[in-house]
Order: sequence, then structure tokens, then C-alpha cells
Amino acid sequence: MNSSASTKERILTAAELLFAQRGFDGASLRQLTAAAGVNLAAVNYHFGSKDKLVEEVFRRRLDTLNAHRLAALSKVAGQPGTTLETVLDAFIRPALALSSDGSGSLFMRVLARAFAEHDDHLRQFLSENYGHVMRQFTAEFARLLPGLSREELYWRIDLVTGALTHAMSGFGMIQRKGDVSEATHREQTIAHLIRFAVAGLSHP
Amino acid sequence: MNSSASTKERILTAAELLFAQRGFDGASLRQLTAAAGVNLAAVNYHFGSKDKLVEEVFRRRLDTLNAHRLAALSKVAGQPGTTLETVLDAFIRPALALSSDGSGSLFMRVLARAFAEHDDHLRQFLSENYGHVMRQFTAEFARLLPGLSREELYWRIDLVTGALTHAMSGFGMIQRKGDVSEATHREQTIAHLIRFAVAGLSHP
DNA sequence: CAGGGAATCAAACGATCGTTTGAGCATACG
DNA sequence: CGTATGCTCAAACGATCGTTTGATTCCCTG
Repeated sequence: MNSSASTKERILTAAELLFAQRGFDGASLRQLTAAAGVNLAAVNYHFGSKDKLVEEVFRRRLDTLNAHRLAALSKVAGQPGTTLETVLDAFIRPALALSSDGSGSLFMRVLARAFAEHDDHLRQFLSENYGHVMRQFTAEFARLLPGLSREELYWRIDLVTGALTHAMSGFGMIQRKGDVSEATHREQTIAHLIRFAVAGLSHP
Repeated sequence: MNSSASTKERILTAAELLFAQRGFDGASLRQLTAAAGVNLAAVNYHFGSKDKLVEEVFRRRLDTLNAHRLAALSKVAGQPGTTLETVLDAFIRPALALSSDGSGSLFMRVLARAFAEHDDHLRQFLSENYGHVMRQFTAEFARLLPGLSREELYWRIDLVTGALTHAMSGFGMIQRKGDVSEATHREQTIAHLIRFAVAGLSHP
């Protein structure tokens, strides 16, 4: 573990890794603090409790990830030339950039876990703090797909979200062919996901 | 809890509910046996260990679910009039029938959990025992989509699987409009999922 | 009716969990 | 220099975990 970073940062990085590997319950504070090279009591000292640590793991990544998403969305939302592709790009690209980062490459896996676990407390935390992001994207999808009923739109967004979350949680796991660069691979993946999402959202 | 069923059956039913609600680690054998109305030691007596119980929870549902899927697939696979829709129907309909059963309505949620948790032991168990099912469906998809490369096909199947797993894990949660019957609602959902999957698999 | 294997039971096992404690250390400020 | 303040540390807390034990009850069969 990086011994130059601060204790809080080392704990967050080790927690992200272990939460991705073993889940929130499965990763103990003793494994976690040992991997981070800090004392066991450091978690409760710096974060208050294990639950607060979990929230902070999400906050560290989602604050900037969703800020990037909204920044990209604001550049295209409501504009005349905007298409489904450009809106989906605003949603997908920041997530895959984070996954390619090396630093945050495991976070999408953690997010997929929280997505599958129907834990009420965690869902409420995510909804309260980041629900407005999905709401803004949904509004733009509704504008670009005027033929769909509200119910039909929610259905399709739910399905697309499930597919993207699942796919992005595995990004970085699959070995890419040696003759393409990381950037090229990412662009191809983004194109894949966008085409799939467009087909799922806009089929007749 | 149903006190007329056998102890093993009562344990499996209570385990399915609690695994869906709290996860495999989160549900303790004490909560589980209390909910089932059986003694704490009954789990280790009848199943050997908690891990074996988890496997049995999957086996009880997946044996019949996948048998139904393969039976439906064998009726259409390779036939001249077969389309993507009929193959997807063979895959989706048995799962939603199980979800509508009342008895097994929570199992798809458990399956979605196992899907998100990248637990090696559980994945190996599922792959060894039920991997041939997805292999047969994949072969039929490949036959119906000759224009796609193997890599492209795997990509799309992975995305569709993620979407369907996510959607079916929430089936039964959403309140349906009061004027449609359970059967009608299920048919509409199947139609929804099939159309989405067809669009995701076959877009140009 | 008697005997015996299957099933259930309360109780306890050692291990591990998240959390708390209080002493010890460092660094900065008067 | 003395002393606050922020942080780290080993150790222990009570609770809960999965599992095991040995006695007891149940039920079928001869």
C-alpha cells in the first residue's frame, strides 16, 4: 500500500479494493486496515464507523464522476443538434474514464454491488445525494424520445442502466488485444455501449 | 413460516427470503432458523454447512428453471421458422413464471446478487452445474445472428444478460395497475423484455 | 410392545466482528 | 521550554458468527 498518502486516503483506497472483492459485509476492518498499513482504530477515528466509511468510499468517486457527467450533459442538453448518442456519451464516458484511471478502476464494481444489494440505507444515501443526476438525464431522454410514455421510458432506462452497470463493473477485467492502446480500447467500448443503449432506448 | 412443510424445505424457503433481503453473509443462521421455526443446529445437520445450504438454494430453483429453458429451446432451436423472439421467449418465460409463482418470487433477486458478487466459489459452482444452458442459447444466437463476430456476439449477450438479470430481480416489486391480471402483466413484461433484448442483440 | 435410527433440542465452543479505551507519540505554538 | 492538539498504537470490550456436542424426543419396524 502507498505509504506516502495520508491515512484517510490509504484507508479509502484499501476499502475500495476490498469492498469490490469481498463486499461490504465480507471485508472486515482488520483485513482493511492491515492492507492499508494503518492501525485498526484509525477507521473509527477518521470516519466514525464502518458505515460512514462506506459512504465516504462512494462520495470520493461519485462527487467528481457525477460532476463530470452533468458538465458534459449541460453542454448538449436542449441544444438543437443533440442526439441520444451525445447524451449517452455524457453519461458513459466519465465512468469509463474512471475505470481506466487505475486509481479508481475498481469503483464501478463496488457500485454494481450496491446496485444489486437492495440495501435500504445505502439506496437512500445514493438517492438523496446523487438522484438528481439520473433525473436530469431522464428528462433529456424524455425530450429526445417524445413517442414513449413515461412508463415505457422508465422501463427502458432501467434496463439500459442494468446493462451498463453490469458491463462497466467488468471493464478492465477483460484482456484487450495487445495491438490496441488503452485509449483505443476505451473508445471502442464507449462506442459499443452507446450503440447498445441507443438500440435499447429507441427501438419502435 | 409454513409449519406443514419438512424441515429442509422450511429452511430453504426462509434462506431464499433472507438471502434476497440481506445477502449471503448478511443473513445469519440464527435469523434464518428462527424465521423457519427450526432449531439452529438443523442447518448443519441437514446441509452440512452454510455454504452447502447456499448451493442447495440455487439447486432447488435452477434445476427446474434451466430444465424448462432447455425444453423450450429444444422445441425451436434449429427449426426453419425460429426467430430471435422465440429463442428469447424460451429463456425469459420460465424465469418470469418462477418469479410470479409466489413460492419462488424472490429467487431471481438472489440470483442477481450472485451475479453481482464476483465470488469465485459461487461462480464456479454455477458455471459447472449450469454453464451448458447459456452455452446452448449462445450457440442458437450465433446461428440466428450470422453477421456478428464471436467477440461482438459475446459483448451483446453479456449486456442483455445484465439487463435481464437486473430487470427480473425487480419483477414483482413494482405495483401493477389494478385492472390487469397477473397473467396479463407477465405477458406484457415478457413482451417488453423480448423487444428490448432483440433490439440490443440485432441492431446493425 | 420393545428397540433403534433419525431428527430435534439447549447449550456451549472458539473465532471473528465493529467499536472503545487510555496511554504514548508527534508536531506546532505561546 | 512547556504544553496543548492531533494522531497512532496495543489491548480489550461485548456481541455475534458458524459449528459441534451430547442428551432427548420422535417414529417406524420387527
